[in-house]
Amino acid sequence: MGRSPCCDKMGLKKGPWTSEEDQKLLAYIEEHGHGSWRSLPEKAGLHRCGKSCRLRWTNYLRPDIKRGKFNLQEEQTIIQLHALLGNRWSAIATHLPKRTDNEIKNYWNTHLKKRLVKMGIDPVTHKPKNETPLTSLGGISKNAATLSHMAQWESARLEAEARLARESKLLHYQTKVSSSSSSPHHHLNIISSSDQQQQQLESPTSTVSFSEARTEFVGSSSSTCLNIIKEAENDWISSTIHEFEGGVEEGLTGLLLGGGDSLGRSFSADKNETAGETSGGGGGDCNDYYEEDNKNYLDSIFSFVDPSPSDSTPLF
DNA sequence: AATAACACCAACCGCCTATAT
DNA sequence: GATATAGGCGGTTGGTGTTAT
Repeated sequence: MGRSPCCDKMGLKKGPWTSEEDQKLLAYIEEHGHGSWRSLPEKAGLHRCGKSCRLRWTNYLRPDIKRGKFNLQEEQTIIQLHALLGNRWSAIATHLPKRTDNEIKNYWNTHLKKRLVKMGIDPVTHKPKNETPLTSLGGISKNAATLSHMAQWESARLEAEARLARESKLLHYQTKVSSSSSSPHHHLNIISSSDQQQQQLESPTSTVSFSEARTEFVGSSSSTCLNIIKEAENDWISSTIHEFEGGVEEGLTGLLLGGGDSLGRSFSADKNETAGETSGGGGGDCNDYYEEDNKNYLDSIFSFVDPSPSDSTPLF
């Protein structure tokens, strides 16, 4: 089955957009809104398919898009969210205002992924690779394996804690709903309008899916419940990131900023916007450096999964 | 100066989900 | 309930600019 491509009509233009096309699209949307993307091209006088117009708008022409280099904060957030969410770019984009999922995806693939690989970190699992030159040097391989193991336990624990937090939060929202049940529309309006507005501001695309919580609401499901879940979900991610950032400041940040060469350059360049573009392999085959990287990376992950200083068996 | 190799990123493609009919 | 359609998402590609040889 499947769908036929939306651009299968003959004569529709493909490839890079000209400034004239951009102007047409911008002018039309500014005046009429995009409405149905399917019918937009014809109305706007464009020989493009609707899909292409939508992409051009969401990834390039929207006025609230921030372009250019990612700053340190954004890079950290991407790495942290990727560790949490995987390749769910639209969900990640939700937490990076003014950045598009496409841009984040590209940045991850061209910059961040490579950095992690260089550090001996698997960019998919965010765990140290087993037999990298780094660990096989004999320096920290044993430690890394132990740490990796502990990280798995810690992340499992984190997940459980997060679930509890979410559940209690959902309960809280549920109470809110029932307490305002005399005027359900009022509550619905508050949540849906503000939430939608925020989503529109933050990202044109979807939010994180939250299957566990969602299934709990199946049966009593309503748009109110879904909005509540979305809100709780976003809160949870935001607070998780916040905790991560607290712990990461000395770990990952220290690593990225202080570590020297390829990593540090990019970040300091971002801060000062003076240095040239990073040049990939720039000079750093220093094994000590990578070992230190790896340790710091793990450090940061542990800081994330176990941010509270009080509750702790020391990890090292 | 020529050109090969690499890096970057805009745009496309195919699949999935939600919604309408 | 089945089918068609639109919108959205993530993976991938291809053009272009930059750097290295």
